[in-house]
Amino acid sequence: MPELPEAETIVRDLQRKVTGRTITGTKVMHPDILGTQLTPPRLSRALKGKSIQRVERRAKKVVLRLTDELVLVISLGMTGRVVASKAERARDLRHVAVRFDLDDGSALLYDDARRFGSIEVYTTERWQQRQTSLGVEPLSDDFTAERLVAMTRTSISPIRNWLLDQTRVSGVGNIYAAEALYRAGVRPTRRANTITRAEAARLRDALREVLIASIEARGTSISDYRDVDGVEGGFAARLYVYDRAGLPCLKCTTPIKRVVFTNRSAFYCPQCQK
DNA sequence: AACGCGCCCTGTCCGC
DNA sequence: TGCGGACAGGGCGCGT
Repeated sequence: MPELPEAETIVRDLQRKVTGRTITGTKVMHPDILGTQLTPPRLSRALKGKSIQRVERRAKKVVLRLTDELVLVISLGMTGRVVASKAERARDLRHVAVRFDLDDGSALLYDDARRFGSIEVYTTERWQQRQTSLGVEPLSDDFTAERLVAMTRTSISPIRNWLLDQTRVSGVGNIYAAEALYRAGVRPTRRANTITRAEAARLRDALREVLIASIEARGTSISDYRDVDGVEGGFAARLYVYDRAGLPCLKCTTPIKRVVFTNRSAFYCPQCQK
């Protein structure tokens, strides 16, 4: 579920709420969301007494920088939520997998119905190493049209699949791939290496615009996504194509198409996207 | 090497 | 009301 804007929304809230807090305890209800090698006692031992120095985002991941060069990385999978225990809506959480107790008496809850998410602990060095397999951040200055063109030349994959591959551009998922391709006027089925320079320039701009607009709206809540206070994001109302199969295109009224490939739905306007 | 598939797991919705 | 199937913001490991 959560893509870059949802992770970014969670991170910004956590920066305010938990920066400077110390982890006093960890309770694991569903050990299967821990990374391989990591067991509940190991997690507990690693985190106890560590303070949260900074909260960052990398791709779709929530990254907590702790004292002693430790990095706590939360991948949200499809249904992962990070919710403050104080949030009134915390009562709605029916699938809490891990609870992090903090020194102010509050707690952070990781809730995940499908348990596709994961929680991992790295040293700063190992996290640095791990990040090398994640592609360029689409909101960074490094993400230029030139670079996008160069990266797509060697790929015969449909551009939608290409965008979902986190090793080239990171943070884009199925919703924002669909929305950016709509805004850029490019069909999701187009082979990456057939994207023209002009299309790549539009796609680069569209990706940044849609990601920024969604961050401003605090993310997209189709069904599961909630912020740290348990509140839905507002961007679902601003989607042009995602989850709008059969509904009229908001620019030309042509019915939006849904096609399935690589086991995932893609949505597009057959009139506006070529 | 790059690509697509199957699978991980639970919940919801829709047709019968 | 129950039941089966399709589907869901992700990503890993595998075979080709």
